[in-house]
Amino acid sequence: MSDNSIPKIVISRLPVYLRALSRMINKGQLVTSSHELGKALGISSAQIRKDLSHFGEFGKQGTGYQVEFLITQLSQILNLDREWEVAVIGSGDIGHAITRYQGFADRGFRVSVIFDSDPQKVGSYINGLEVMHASQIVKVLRERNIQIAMLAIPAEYAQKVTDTVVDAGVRAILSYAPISLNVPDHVRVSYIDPVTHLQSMTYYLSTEQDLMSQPL
Amino acid sequence: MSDNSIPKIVISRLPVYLRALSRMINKGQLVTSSHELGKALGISSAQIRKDLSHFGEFGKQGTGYQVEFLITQLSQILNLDREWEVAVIGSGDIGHAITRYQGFADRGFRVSVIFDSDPQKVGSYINGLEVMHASQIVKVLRERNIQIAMLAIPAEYAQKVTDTVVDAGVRAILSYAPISLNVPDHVRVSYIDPVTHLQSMTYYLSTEQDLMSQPL
DNA sequence: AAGCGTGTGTGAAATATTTCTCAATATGTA
DNA sequence: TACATATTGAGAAATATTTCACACACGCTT
Repeated sequence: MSDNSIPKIVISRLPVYLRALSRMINKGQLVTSSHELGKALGISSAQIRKDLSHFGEFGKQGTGYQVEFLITQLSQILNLDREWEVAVIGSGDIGHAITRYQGFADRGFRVSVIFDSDPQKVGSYINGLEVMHASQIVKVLRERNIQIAMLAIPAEYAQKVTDTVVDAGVRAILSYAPISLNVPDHVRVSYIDPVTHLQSMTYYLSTEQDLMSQPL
Repeated sequence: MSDNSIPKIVISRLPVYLRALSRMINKGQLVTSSHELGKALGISSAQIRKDLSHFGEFGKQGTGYQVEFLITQLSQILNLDREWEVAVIGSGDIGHAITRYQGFADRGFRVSVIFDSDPQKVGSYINGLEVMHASQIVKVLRERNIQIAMLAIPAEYAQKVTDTVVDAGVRAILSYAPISLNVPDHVRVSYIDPVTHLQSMTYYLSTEQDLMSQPL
């Protein structure tokens, strides 16, 4: 059933399914089931089936799913049957780690250009890539038609740099800066801020009060 | 109204509110409103008010919220009115970047110990911290009563190391390894996998087909 | 070829989450 | 003081998301 519009939360789970399926294939596993996949991921089998049903019928009753086939399908759905070029902005510790991270190349993305505004860093090489000056962002991104940028810069500069990369044609931004960004409707933004994760978890830590032990 | 149990999704937004409020204070802003905060974060004012109403009445009708007061309240709710010690496992690029990241210290967390199993790295210093051997994890974490661990290790080792830190008493894990972890009920896990973010966004990129242009 | 165990896809029901509204209250101004 | 404007907190309504439950189908065994 091609639905009018798939819930965003469903889309956000597909990469997680893909990740688990890839592990299965690497272990030589050819077939799986929604139950098994759900157990590995800590979610219900019904949810997995419902999620997949938005895009078609990929399983076989009584049997389950062919792992490789499902990977192919999910990759197509997510437009991962091509390689995406990514720009990294900022060559500090985070930009450095991102640029060298092998996990991108393995899963459809290639960091193909990195920028910094610090003259000390411009011209140096990270993972074989020369750090270019930030003033070149618009020119280079347009030339290479790069649509994805990762921001590894301080919060103070994040909005300004965002405006720049959007101007350069970027339509997806993954920001490591701890600040909410304003972008036009046609641009997607995701955030990675480890501190917000930690701060949510500490809510539950406290002094481990037993929630069941409340009087009455 | 103290509810029986606050939705997890509400808790996950509080750190984001806190982040925005901190920026306001730093700019000297003393008062804000749900409307203004929502605009800065791209969410509705009603949602912010509803979220906060789970914990009490922090605003004043007609006026809004005292920024500093709200920060204090949110910090208490999230148990951030203390400093949390964090252990980093893995001293590769990511572990390195995490350990040096200033953003933790500023927001309630202190990386106070780092481990690696590579003899080449054990004994070296990162940000003034000596890298300890992974075999010391249980001993050191128990001694210091550390309850939060960040995993910056390859996926293959992640489950084993998770079991180790859980054994050592850790109750919150932030994992950078691209794999879903199994933990006992009393342990919280958050994941940071930049690739899943990118893969969700590429769903929307495609060749920018206009969704309105479907025939019929 | 019939019976059994397994597992999908899906409508319906149950929950969860967000948005809508508006009475109540605060501030500023004339 | 009266009035205009702003903004909260919360019940109700609207949406969104998850879970339930089961008909249907596949593969294996006998």
